Amino acid sequence: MPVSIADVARHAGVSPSTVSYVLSGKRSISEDTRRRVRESIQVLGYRPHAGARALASSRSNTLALVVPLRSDVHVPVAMRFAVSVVTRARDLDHDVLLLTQAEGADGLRRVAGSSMVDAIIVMDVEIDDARIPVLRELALPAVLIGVPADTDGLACVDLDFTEAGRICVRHLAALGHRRLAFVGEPPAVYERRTGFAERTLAGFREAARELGGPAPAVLPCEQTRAAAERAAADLLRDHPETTGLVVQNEAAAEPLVAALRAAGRSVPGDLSVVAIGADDVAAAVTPALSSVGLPAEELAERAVDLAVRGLDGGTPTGVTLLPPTLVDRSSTAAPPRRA
Amino acid sequence: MPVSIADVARHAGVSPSTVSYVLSGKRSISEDTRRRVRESIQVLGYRPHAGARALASSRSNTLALVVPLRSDVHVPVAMRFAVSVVTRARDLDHDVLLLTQAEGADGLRRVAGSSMVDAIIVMDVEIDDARIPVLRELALPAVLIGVPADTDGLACVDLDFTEAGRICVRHLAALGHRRLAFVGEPPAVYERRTGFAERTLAGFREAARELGGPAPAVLPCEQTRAAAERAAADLLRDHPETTGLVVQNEAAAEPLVAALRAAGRSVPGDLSVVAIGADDVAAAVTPALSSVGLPAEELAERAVDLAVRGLDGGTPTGVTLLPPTLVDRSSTAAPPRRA
DNA sequence: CGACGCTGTCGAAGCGCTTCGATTGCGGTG
DNA sequence: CACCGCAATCGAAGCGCTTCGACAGCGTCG
Repeated sequence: MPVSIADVARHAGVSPSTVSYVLSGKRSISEDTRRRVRESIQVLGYRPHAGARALASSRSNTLALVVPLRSDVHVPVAMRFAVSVVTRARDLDHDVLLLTQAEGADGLRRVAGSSMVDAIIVMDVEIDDARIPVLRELALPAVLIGVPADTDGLACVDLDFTEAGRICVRHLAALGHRRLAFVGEPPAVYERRTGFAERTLAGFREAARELGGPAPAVLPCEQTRAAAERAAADLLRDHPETTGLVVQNEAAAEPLVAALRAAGRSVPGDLSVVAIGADDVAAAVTPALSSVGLPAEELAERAVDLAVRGLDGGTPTGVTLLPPTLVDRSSTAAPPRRA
Repeated sequence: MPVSIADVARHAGVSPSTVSYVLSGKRSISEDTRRRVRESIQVLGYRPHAGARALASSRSNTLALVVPLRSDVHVPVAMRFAVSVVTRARDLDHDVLLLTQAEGADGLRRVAGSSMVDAIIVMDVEIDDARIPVLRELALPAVLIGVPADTDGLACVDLDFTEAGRICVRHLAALGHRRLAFVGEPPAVYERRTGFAERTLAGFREAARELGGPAPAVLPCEQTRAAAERAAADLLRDHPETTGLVVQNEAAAEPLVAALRAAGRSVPGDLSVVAIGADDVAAAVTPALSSVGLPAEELAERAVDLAVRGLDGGTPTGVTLLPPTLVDRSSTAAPPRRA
C-alpha cells in the first residue's frame, strides 16, 4: 500500500533521483521524462513521505502557530487569524502545527528542537513577552503578529495601531469634536502590556493632546454586555461633556452603543462613535459604526510570507506596520451645538 | 548545533540503540545506564528529530484536526474544541496539525498519504458528510466529533443531542408547560443536515409529541442580534400561546431573551427558557438560563483518546454519546395560570 | 577535429532514528 | 558442573528521501 519513490522510479523506468528532481525541479529534466514520471506518480498514487523528506532535506514544510487562549482576547478575531494563516501556508505548500499559549516557551523549544517546524508564528504578543528571548535563541525564523519592545532579530507584522488611535481622533476632530473618550480592552490586556492596546491608546492620547483641552477619559472594559453597559453609564455620569467616543473592544461595541441610545443619547446626533477592530462587528452594530478595521487576513498572509521566505536567505527581520484606514459609516457626525 | 542520538550515545559511553531504548522503554535497561543516558541527554540538550523518528517508526505522533470555518458555526465553541484537542493531545505526547474545512477530502488524503499524521479528528460533521468515504478508505484511525448517518468503521463522539432535546421538553413539561417552541440554528445548518442540530430537533419533537397537543413552533435563526429580535417578534406574534421555549443558538440566546423582556414578557414569569449549548453563554444571560451544556472539553478529550488509543489495537469504532444534563438556573418556572 | 560546456540522468552516500537478531555475563537448576 | 534462561547491551540493517559528484552524449567553437 505504501508507494515509495523507488516504486515510481521503477514504473517510469528512471532512477529514484530523477523522480526526486522531477518533483523538486532542482535540476533540468527532459520534457519526456518529466511526463512519464508524472504519469507514474499519478497512476501509483504516490505521496512523498513527509518524515523522510524532512530528514533528508532538513525542511519540514511546516509552520508552528501559537494561538492565544486567554479569556480576554476576542476569539472570533483570533480564529480569523488562525484560519488565514493556515490558508496562506497551504498556498505556499506548508502545513501548520497548532500550539497553544499554554505550551509556552518549552513548546517552542520542543517543536524547534525536534525539527518539526521550519518557522514559528506567534500571535498576541506582549510588550515584554517572555517568549521573545527563546524565539531569538532558536535560530528558526520567527514572525510575531504584534510588536514587542525589543524587535531585534525578529520579524513583526501588525496594524499601525498608534496611527489607528490618531486617525480616530483626527476624524472626530475634523467633524468638530473636542471632548473625546476612549473605551478600551479589558484591564488585564493593559496590565500585561499587550502591544496593540497600548499603542492604540498612545496614539489616541497623543492626537488628543494636540487638540488641546483636558485629557480625555479612558475606560477599560471587560468583554461582556454588562461591562459595556456599565461603561456607558460611567461615561454619561462622569464625562457627560463627551461628544466623540473611540471604542476598541469587539465585544463591547454593540452593547455600549445600545446602552447609550437606551439612555436617550442619539448616535451620531449627540455622540459620535468610532470603532477600532474587526470591520464586520463594527458594521453589524446599529447604527453601523465608522471604524478602523483590523486586516486579519492580510496580516496573517504577511506573517506567513515572511516566515516562509525567511527560510531561504536568512531569518527575516524588521517591523511591518500596515497603514490603518477609517471607513466612514453612519456613526459619526458633527457634535451637537452647545445649548 | 544539532545533537543526534549518536552524540548522546558517545557521551554516555553506550550504543545508539541503547539510548533509543532508554527513550522508548521498549527493552529493559539497567538503572545505572538509564541514569547516565538521561544525564547526557540533559547536558547535550538532545531532542530526537521528529522526521527521522517518523521515518523509522512509521509513527508521527501527530494528529490532524479539521476545524470548521463556516460562518454559521459559533466560533468560540469551535475554538474551545480545538484548544481542548491540542491540550489533550499534548498530554498524550502528540502534536496537532491544523486543517481547515476548505482543504476538504484532498487535504485528508494528503496528510494521511504523506504519513504526516497518525489519526484524524474531524469537527462539524454532517449527516451525509462527503469526507466520510475518504476517511474510511484512508486506513488511519478517524474520530468524528458529531455523528453521521453511516458510522461504519468510524469512531464518533458527541453529546446525545436527541436526549438533550427530550430533556428540555421534559423539564418544561414537568413544570406544567404544554405549549412549547424551539428557536434553533441558522437555516443553513439544517439544510446541510448537521448532525447535532437535526438530532436535537428530533428529540425535541418526539418528546413534544408525547405531550400531546399541536406540534410546537420551530424557528431557525441566524446568529445575529437582529435575527434573534426578529425571532422573538415572530414568536410573540405567531405563537403567543407559547410558555416554554427551547433555544439552541449560542449567539441568539441573549438577544432573544432581551427582546422578549423588552416586549414585556417576564422570564420566567410569562415564558420559561431553556438553552442548549455552551454553558458559559447560557449563564451570562439575564436572567441566567437553565441549560443543557455542551461539554466541549470532555468531547475533545474522548476524541483524542480514541484517536491515540486507536493507534495500537486497530482502528477504533463505535459511537460514544455523552449523556446530557440540564442545569437549572433562573429562567424556568411554572407557566402563568390561564387568565 | 579535439576540446569544451551543456543537458539529462544515474548511483551512492547519507539524514537520524528504530528495531531485530546476536552476544555476553549472570545466577540458578538438575 | 554443564546447561539454561534471562537481563543488559550492541551492531547493523533499514525507513524513504535528497543531493552531490560522475558521466554519457551532443552541439559548438576556435
